[in-house]
Amino acid sequence: MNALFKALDDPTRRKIIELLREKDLSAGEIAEAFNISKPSISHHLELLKKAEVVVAVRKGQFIMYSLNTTVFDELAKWVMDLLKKDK
Amino acid sequence: MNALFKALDDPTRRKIIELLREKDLSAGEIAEAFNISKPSISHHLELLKKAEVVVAVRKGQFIMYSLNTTVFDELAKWVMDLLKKDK
DNA sequence: TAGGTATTTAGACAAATATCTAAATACTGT
DNA sequence: ACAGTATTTAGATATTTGTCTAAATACCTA
Repeated sequence: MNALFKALDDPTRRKIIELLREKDLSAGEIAEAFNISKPSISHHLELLKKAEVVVAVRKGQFIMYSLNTTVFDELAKWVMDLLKKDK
Repeated sequence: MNALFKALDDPTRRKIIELLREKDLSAGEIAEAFNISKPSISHHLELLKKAEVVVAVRKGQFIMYSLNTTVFDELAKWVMDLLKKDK
C-alpha cells in the first residue's frame, strides 16, 4: 500500500492513470499528453509499475502501458473500512 | 484531492488516521503512539488538517483531534470510478 | 499572576523527489 | 549491419519533506 499511496501522490501520475483508464497507451503517447520530458514520464511510469498500478508490455518497438485495477480493489477496501460506522 | 493524496502518502499519518478511527484523541495522546517528537506529530496533524482529514477542537488545555470522513467519500468515488468497467 | 502542562511555531538539516540533458539500450526495416 | 525510432538509464540539480531542538503560545490552577 505504501507504494500505491506514493504513486497516487502526484498530479502527473494521477493524470496518467486517468489516461490509461480510457485506453492502453505507449510510453510515447503518454509523454505527448504532458509538457514534461520523456525521461521524466518514464520515471513516473516506473513508480506506477512498482506500485502495480500499471503493467508494461513490449509490443515491437513500443512499450504499451495498461492499468492494473486489482490494486485499487485493496484501496477501495481500505477507504470503505474507514467509512464504516461501527468501529 | 491533491492535499488528501499528500496526506495519505506517509505511514505515520495513515496510522494517525487509524488511531482516530477508534476514538478522538488529543495531540499528546497521538504523539505517545509514536517514537517521534511532538513537534513532528504536530506537523503531521497540520497536514491532515489541511487535507480536511481531521478536525481539531480545543478542549481546555488539550486539543482534540477527530476524523472528518467526508473527504473519504470523495476518495471512494474516485476509486470507484476507476474500477467501473464501462469506459 | 506565577508555575505547570499541552501544543505549536521557528529554524536547521538530511533524505527523498521531480525534473532536466546526455547517453545507452532495444527494436525495425532496408 | 546501419540508420532511425522508442524508451530507459545515468547523473546532476533544485525543491519538498520529515525530523529534530529550542522557543513561543495557550490554557489551567493555586
